[in-house]
Amino acid sequence: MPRTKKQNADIKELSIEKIRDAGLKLFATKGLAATSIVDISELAGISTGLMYHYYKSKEDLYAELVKSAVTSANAAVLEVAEMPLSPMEKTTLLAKNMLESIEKYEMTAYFFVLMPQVFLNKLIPKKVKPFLKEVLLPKEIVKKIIIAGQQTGEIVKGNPDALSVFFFSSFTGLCTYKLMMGKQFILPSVEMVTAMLLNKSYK
Amino acid sequence: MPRTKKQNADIKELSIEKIRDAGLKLFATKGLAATSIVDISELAGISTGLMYHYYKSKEDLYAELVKSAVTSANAAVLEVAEMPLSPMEKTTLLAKNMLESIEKYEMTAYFFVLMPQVFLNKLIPKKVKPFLKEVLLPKEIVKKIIIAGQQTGEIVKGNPDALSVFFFSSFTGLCTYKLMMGKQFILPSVEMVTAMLLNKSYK
Amino acid sequence: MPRTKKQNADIKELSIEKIRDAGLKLFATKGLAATSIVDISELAGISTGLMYHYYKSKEDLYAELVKSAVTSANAAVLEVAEMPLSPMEKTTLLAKNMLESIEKYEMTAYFFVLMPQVFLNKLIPKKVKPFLKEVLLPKEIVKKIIIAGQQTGEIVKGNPDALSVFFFSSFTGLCTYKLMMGKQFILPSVEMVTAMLLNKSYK
Amino acid sequence: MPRTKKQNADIKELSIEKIRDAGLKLFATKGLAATSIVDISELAGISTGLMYHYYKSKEDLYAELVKSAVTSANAAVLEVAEMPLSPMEKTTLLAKNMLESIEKYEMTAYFFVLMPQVFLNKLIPKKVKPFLKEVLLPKEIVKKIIIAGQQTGEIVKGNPDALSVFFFSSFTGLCTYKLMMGKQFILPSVEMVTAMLLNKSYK
DNA sequence: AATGAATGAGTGTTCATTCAT
DNA sequence: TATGAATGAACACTCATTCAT
Repeated sequence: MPRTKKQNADIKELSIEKIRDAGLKLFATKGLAATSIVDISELAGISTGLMYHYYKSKEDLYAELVKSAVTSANAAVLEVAEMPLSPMEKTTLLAKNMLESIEKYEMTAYFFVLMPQVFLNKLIPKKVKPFLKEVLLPKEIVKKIIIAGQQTGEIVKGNPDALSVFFFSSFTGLCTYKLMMGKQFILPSVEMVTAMLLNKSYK
Repeated sequence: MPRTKKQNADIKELSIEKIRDAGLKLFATKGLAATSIVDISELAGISTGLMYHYYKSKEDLYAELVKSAVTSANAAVLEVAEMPLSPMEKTTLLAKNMLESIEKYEMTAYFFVLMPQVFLNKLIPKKVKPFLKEVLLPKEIVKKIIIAGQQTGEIVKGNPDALSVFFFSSFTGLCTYKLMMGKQFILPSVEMVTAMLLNKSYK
Repeated sequence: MPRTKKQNADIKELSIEKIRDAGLKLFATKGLAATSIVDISELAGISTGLMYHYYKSKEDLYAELVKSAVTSANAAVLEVAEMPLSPMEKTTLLAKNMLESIEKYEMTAYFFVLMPQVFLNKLIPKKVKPFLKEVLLPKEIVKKIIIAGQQTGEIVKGNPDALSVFFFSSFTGLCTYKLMMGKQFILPSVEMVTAMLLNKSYK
Repeated sequence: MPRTKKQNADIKELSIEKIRDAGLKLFATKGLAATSIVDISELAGISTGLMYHYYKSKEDLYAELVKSAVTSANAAVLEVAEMPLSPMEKTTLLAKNMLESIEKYEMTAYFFVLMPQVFLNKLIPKKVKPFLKEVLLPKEIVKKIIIAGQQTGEIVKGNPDALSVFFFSSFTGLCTYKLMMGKQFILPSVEMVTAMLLNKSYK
């Protein structure tokens, strides 16, 4: 008896998810070049041939994962930025959300580490290039929050670009160390990561 | 008549330095696997064969660069830690030195980015393994400074492990962004990077 | 639908046999170092990559072929040695079998020439080392037959070790010349090769 | 003070001899391909550059050694063949000389093993080809002695080509085993190696 | 949907040979 | 005469991708 349409769709869905999970883990930790198709298919528990039913190439899978990472990161930042909150509250909420995500979801650290690789790797697959600009979008959004906060006095003085980059880069560094240290890693508190931005003497 | 000993030594020295510089840049940005011997020899301006006069393998070169990175990073941190300064002064000096090094020497960012890779790459060349422990040494040293500072009140309260990791990881993140953004990158000030540790209301 | 298990096994079997045949011919005549993977795959009519599906390395294939050669040579000698025959009859049968095999099967000469190479090559692949001792096993078996024959008077007097080595080495030499001379080669008769051992004046 | 002509000539002579000795040992045991210039120059105790002062290439050295081997082997056989002796005496003397040489001079075994390689290696350096015919010359000379001996009854009946090839190939086999077994090797006696040819019932 | 045998271009590495001195 | 740094072509081996079933 052949499978029903529904069954096939479910199987397909499941296989794709297994491939994406395996790919993300391996790409983030080992990089595009050091991750082989065999690695991915073995971790996903499927054959190499099946990988090519769902993804045209290794770089295709890579591009899709990068796209996801960028898109969801941007959405998360935008969501907070558009809330009717003060700069200080936005900053704190953003930090809280990111730390929670890093703590709860294993994949978050992988996403954070994966993104800079896209830039560092000079031989970026063409499909990934359209996302290059978007990677720096959150930095721009936070920069606006910082400028607003500096005007109200909630946020420390200083070059807003430098502050924004430092704020984001510290999360990247954090995720790098999380992957590096495994269970030994201890996440900083919201206060710790926002201390660089918030003006202690405000009000 | 052959070249004199001195001449040969100089030629050798020069070639090795060219190889090391090229290797560090490429390994840090592209990773071990994505960096080919041809990449290195082209950037160094030598033949592929010459690499193998001085290094037994690609991984051997990688291991030596990692060793250098770890050793010099540790030395720099230890030097400051052993000075007769208060915890606050040590923290500030450390941050100042690191930011200056990142700004002045192109290679510093490469070193910082190279180190975590050693952990992320699961297939670590055996020769690199002895340095794994040492990578986390600076974190331990800074942890002691933090604990001392918390007792004097110079440094903010909170888990010293978390603070120390966050302090270091933020430099890693910074260097990652520096390599990523190139000339667009703006270095934060010493105040910005020490804000996470220093107790503003002290004295 | 994938190929059936049986189909895959058959395809695999065939490829392996083609690789083994090509490898044996080339290793025996040219040696391990002078035989390239391209040589083997071209003679076998397959791609270079396929070799590595079935053998981990060139030396792995070499080791397997040596193992086969040693094992089958030893089995052939042991079989005759254990028959309920007189020393003279054993000697004659052994010579007859070996000459027939050399004449009938092209591969026999290759096997004979391959075996000593294992010793001559100082850089013996580690996998081959376990077979080193076994290569001299036939010599020991024939030595026993010779000693028995000397007691009954069927076999000539003299150092049994020297006689045994000479008997075996003469086959190695013969096979070397067969490969060397090709169609010009004329095989000696059983009488010729046993003359060195059999006592003409017996009975 | 520069060296005198005589001194230079002596130095040259010595270097060439060291190269030839090293080359012969290595080529005979490891084969042309597996022997590297570095191997040879290290064993000879000179630099690789110096090798190229005396020999245009690795194959050149190989060719010269093969030429020497063939020439001296042929001379030795011819010398005996032209003596005023009976076929039986010639056979015995030849065997005696060869066994003595194998026993006394380490290089003899290397020469014997080197010669067939020239044939087996399909990619023979062009310079060696002229000697291919000469390698089989001794076989032809011995064939004539055998035919003469068969007419007088001193030598056993049978195809003279087969007998001659077997006689020579047995020495090749012997030398192969000598190199293989090292100190364990026991040389057969003159009687043993001539038994295959001499007619026991003669006279 | 699914497998894994097969391919061949690309990579790491070796080594004969050259050449400045 | 003598050295060894340097080159680059050739080789062992890997791996993304295809394809018969």
